[in-house]
Amino acid sequence: MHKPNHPVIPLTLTTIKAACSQCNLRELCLPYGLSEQEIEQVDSMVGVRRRVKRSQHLYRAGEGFEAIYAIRSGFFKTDVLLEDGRNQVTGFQMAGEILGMDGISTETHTCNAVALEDSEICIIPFPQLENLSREIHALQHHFHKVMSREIVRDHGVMMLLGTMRAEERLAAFLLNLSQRFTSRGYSAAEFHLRMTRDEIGSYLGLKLETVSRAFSRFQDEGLINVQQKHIRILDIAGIKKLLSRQPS
Amino acid sequence: MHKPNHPVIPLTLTTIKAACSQCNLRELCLPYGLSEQEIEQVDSMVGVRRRVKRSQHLYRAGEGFEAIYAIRSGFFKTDVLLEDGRNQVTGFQMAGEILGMDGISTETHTCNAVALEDSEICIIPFPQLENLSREIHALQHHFHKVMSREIVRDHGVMMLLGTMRAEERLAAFLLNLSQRFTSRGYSAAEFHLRMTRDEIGSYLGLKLETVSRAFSRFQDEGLINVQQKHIRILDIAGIKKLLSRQPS
DNA sequence: ACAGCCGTTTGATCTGTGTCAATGCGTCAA
DNA sequence: TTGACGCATTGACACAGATCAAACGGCTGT
Repeated sequence: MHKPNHPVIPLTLTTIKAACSQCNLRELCLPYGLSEQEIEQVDSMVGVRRRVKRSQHLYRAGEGFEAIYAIRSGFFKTDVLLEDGRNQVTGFQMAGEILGMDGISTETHTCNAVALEDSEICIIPFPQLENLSREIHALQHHFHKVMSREIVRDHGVMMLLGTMRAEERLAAFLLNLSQRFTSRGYSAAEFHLRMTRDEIGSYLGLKLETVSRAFSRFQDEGLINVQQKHIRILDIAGIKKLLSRQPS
Repeated sequence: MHKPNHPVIPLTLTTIKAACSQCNLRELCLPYGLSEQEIEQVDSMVGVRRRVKRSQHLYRAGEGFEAIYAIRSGFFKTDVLLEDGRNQVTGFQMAGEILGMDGISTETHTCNAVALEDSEICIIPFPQLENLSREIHALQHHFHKVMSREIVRDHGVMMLLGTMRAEERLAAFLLNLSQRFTSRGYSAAEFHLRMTRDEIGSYLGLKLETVSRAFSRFQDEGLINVQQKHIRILDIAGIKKLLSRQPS
């Protein structure tokens, strides 16, 4: 394994040269909509890739902010911790999504990013991103869109946590995952959950037992098939119906 | 009242020339940290101010996105609506804060912004903001910080909605308001709520009756004094203690 | 292949918050 | 002043989801 000597990166992690121009995620990721030539400029900004093994932290709350990260492959969660030990999973991120934007405002990360499976990320040093987006309008604009999308996503989670009942939350969660897997070319109906029931519960504002019971009920009703972490969606319309209903 | 003919602005609304250089909020607002000369450039970008009367919309979900807005004076709420009628207040905004960033990602606003009292906002056309932030590094960087701060704030709300009990949520809400009033030079201990119990409840993921009961209990315990919308904080340390406790 | 352990499922009970309903208070208009 | 309306308070009761507890099942590493 090749281990170049880069200041920011622990030596225990493998790093390789990134190349957006050869990345099949580029239409999903930061260089969306750029010309070939512009993408090459981005290539030179995105210094290296880095492997992050399952359960390792990409960054921790309190660490200084230096870069944002694009997920090349794998699966992450982000969470926030309160002094008293309570924690809240704020999101699950997959290939092509951007991590670390929470750190821009105070120059310090405010949440933890943990790999839920062996993953690979591209490091985008933030000062260089700002420099380059002064040159490339499309990059500037797309980065703004990415941040705004994160805000809109957060509003969706607030809606979920603020107004929905347990089964609706889980339905929304499954539909969201399914949709994101679809747009990455994976099956919409069958996937493997990378997170535990406890992590799903934290994200959805529920206890793990409630998540488990809701899964069981969905299975009893023929909506899905659950085998531990393996999910097969049998009746996507039925799940959508759960969401549009008006119980509370 | 002066009524210039501006395409975007309803004629019923008064508009006046904005001037960041003469605005005492500029250290709180978008032009934070800019030189006098740079602020003048921002002045020329911020076309006009606009008055928004109580209960009027600044923008609605579904409307095209053209500009972000800085609150010059007044008080707003933002909320999201689901098809089935449920709605979630996603935030309350006061002077110096920025509205409208939800619209960047899809070029369409995804939430509603409503004035909770007669307010005045500065219109910042987004294409011009992007142009100018390519010239003024400090503006570019500060705008990124503002967006990031919004993401971090949203994470805080998720934590609140996901892990806290009713009284903790209300305590966090009061402390947050108090702190924001303080940094605007108002009293930390005494203020007027611009929103109804129902709106507070929507924001906190509670029913209005629960909000009302929590207020009453706080009053019984000598933490605050509530007179309808008028709040006086008597024991800020006691309120903070509610938050650090570990009940759930 | 095996043991050990972590994560999951399921059941029984408890409780915080929602729901429904009635009353009260303040403001505004006539 | 009076009435009316919108918002807030308070009480009684119901219920969704939390909590506590026990048993199960399938990875993971040796």
